[in-house]
Amino acid sequence: MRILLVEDDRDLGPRIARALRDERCAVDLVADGIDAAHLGETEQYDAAVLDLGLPGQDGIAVLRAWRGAGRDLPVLVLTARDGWSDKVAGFKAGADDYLVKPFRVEELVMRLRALVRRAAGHAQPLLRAGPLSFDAPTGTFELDGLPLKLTALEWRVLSQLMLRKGAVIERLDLLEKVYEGDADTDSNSLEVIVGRLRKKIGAALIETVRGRGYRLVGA
Amino acid sequence: MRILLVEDDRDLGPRIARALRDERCAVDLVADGIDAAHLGETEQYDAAVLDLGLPGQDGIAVLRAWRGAGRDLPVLVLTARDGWSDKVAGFKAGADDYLVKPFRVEELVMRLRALVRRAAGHAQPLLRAGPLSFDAPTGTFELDGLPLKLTALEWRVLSQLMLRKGAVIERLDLLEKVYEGDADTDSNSLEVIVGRLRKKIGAALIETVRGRGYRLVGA
DNA sequence: GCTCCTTATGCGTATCCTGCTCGTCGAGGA
DNA sequence: TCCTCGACGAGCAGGATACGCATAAGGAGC
Repeated sequence: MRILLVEDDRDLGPRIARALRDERCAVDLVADGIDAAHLGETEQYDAAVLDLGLPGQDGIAVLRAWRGAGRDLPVLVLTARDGWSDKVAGFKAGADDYLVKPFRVEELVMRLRALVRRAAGHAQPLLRAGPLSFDAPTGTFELDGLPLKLTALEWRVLSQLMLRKGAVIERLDLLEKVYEGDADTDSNSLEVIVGRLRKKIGAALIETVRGRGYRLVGA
Repeated sequence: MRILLVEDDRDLGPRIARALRDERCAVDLVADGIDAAHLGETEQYDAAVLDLGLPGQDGIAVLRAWRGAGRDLPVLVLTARDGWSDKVAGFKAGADDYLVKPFRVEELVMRLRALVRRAAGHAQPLLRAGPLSFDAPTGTFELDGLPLKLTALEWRVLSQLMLRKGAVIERLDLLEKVYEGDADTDSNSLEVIVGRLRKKIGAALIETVRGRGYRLVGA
């Protein structure tokens, strides 16, 4: 899961980033509105967390820029002010959710997960694929009912596949979402991770689509 | 827009209903958990607003019942309690958003709008052409209802044709799209691919337009 | 120390292109 | 209308290639 975090507070930004990374997310943290607008338009993210009070460019303007460019990634907006007009402006510009500071980081994570789950077209908090189940709110996998222990990268790959079960996920998409920004295309690390995943959950579950990517077989 | 509103407060319920109707929503207001579970499972709504403190049946149980029945309508949960565990339980049961009483009705309306907007973005129809169907989100083809196995280049060609079904796709356009820029014009590789495709899906489906390109016959 | 991630190598195979011949289409003229 | 000729596309098969997998070794981080 790759998240774009736009937060200029030098204390809060890294704190959120750490919490998200603890939840196995790949996080790109930017403090500037210009960078945020650019990254959001060009890179592939599963969701964005956007602070409204930014230097350089207003958060709302950033959001408008994304939407204007046709980006429909889920956006969770943060604000220090509790102002009503702020919320109105945020939603009008296309925000999906809203959180007022101060907040519990756990709540942010939960809301983010709910957003991503919904954006993937799933309402069910529990996703299944054969013997595999994925609890979206907590982000835990189970295999045949037993907790499945995965490393961070394994988790990112498998959750991507799970969120779009049955769909072909392109190699490049996977690389972009799994690695933070710097995806190295000529490296076989993705194959190695997939290989280890297959060893853990059974080779049949992850299907290779030669020349394109991988697919989690539905069931 | 049709909304299911589950709220037992005799004052708040009608107030929310009125506000939603002012926004041109069709609102069904129920005060009882049993009715709520039943309506949510049988009727078609664009979204639901669900109060957690209900007589008869717990709100969480209602939500679980909907999700258990495969209902994936967006659900916004209301609660009087500000307890953290409440939120966790709500999200775990499959809620999409959460609002703590007291709140401004306008905020409820806006959050609901955001939910519906995002949920609506996923209705993408299946593309069909004769016995062939293409599911764009998952990127998979089916022939007579059976999954069709294609190589990377075959897939690119066929999806190009499918996305502009009925139109003539020029050779050069196809070459550009299939070979991403470095297309070799004096080579018959495209013909070879088309030939293999015809062998897989039936020769009649892809029509040759001499001197220009190919056309996927519509149906 | 351990776990985890990356890189490097070799190998088997699906996939793709080349180069060829043959069939077919269509324009132009009688 | 019919015929002829040139150009375009189809089909085939061989070999080259790139793709993905397994495995092991090297390092980084906790």
